Amino acid sequence: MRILRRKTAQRVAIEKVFTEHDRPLGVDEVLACGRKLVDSLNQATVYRNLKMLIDDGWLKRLSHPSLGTLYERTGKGHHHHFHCRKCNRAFEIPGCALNEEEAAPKGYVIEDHEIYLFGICPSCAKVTK
Amino acid sequence: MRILRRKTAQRVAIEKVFTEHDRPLGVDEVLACGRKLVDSLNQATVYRNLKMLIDDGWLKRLSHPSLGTLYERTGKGHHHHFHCRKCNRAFEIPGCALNEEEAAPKGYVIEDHEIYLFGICPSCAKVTK
DNA sequence: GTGTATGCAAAGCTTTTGCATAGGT
DNA sequence: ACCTATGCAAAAGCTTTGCATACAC
Repeated sequence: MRILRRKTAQRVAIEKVFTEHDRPLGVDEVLACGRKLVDSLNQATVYRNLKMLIDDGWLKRLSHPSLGTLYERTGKGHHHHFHCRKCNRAFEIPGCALNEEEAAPKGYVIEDHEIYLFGICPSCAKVTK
Repeated sequence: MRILRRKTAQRVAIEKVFTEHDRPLGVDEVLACGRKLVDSLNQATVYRNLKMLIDDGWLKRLSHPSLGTLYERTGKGHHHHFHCRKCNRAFEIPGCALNEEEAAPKGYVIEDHEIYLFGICPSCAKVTK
């Protein structure tokens, strides 16, 4: 059932944007950066490609509580997200400090989880000090 | 700087919807249930009141990764959310199994966090078995 | 050559806003 | 009476979709 994907300049550009910026990105960022590589790049094409890449398992969509819909590369192992309230960016945080067995009362079957941390990132924390 | 709030039938209805349903609700649910109490209730009024209630600290907005924007009562203590993939509802899970000190590498200042659990809720789990 | 992907524009949603009026105080 | 809150409708995001054309294979 694998769908044939044609290797278009647009998708190559979109993939490159993700591999270059190693953090979750919004549609607007993907579009803006992608246009530097393929200047005809259209918003609808970005949306369509993001969906294809999700279907292919290359990207993952996430709903950030304050940045809205973001997309990030898959295959990076279990990790979570940190949102800096100063610079307003999302960071990936490796590892997981959640005790999944204790996370919900008996009866709930936990299959998966997402954690969003909020605060100040290292570079903003330096500036503040 | 406290803004004077008038006690309108619409807001009373919206508050009642939240106190009766003890779980996070979406705008559509608030509108539908609210109309049973005040049938002239308008969508714009719901949005405006949700915002007021958030400003007053009575409600909290949350971005659920798969249910979209939800609103819930504040003042219930620290808790997180469970999304049932069977019945597609959000539940509040009391307590917290996150070790906040180990949640991010050094340098990150964690002020706050949100956890979303995904799986099957107790009542759906029973049916499945 | 065949059929998928693109660009453009229009349409769907969700959420916000302008404005005249209703209604709380 | 004053002035906030409401209802209605229009507008402003964000995302999807239809259609003719471009282009990957």
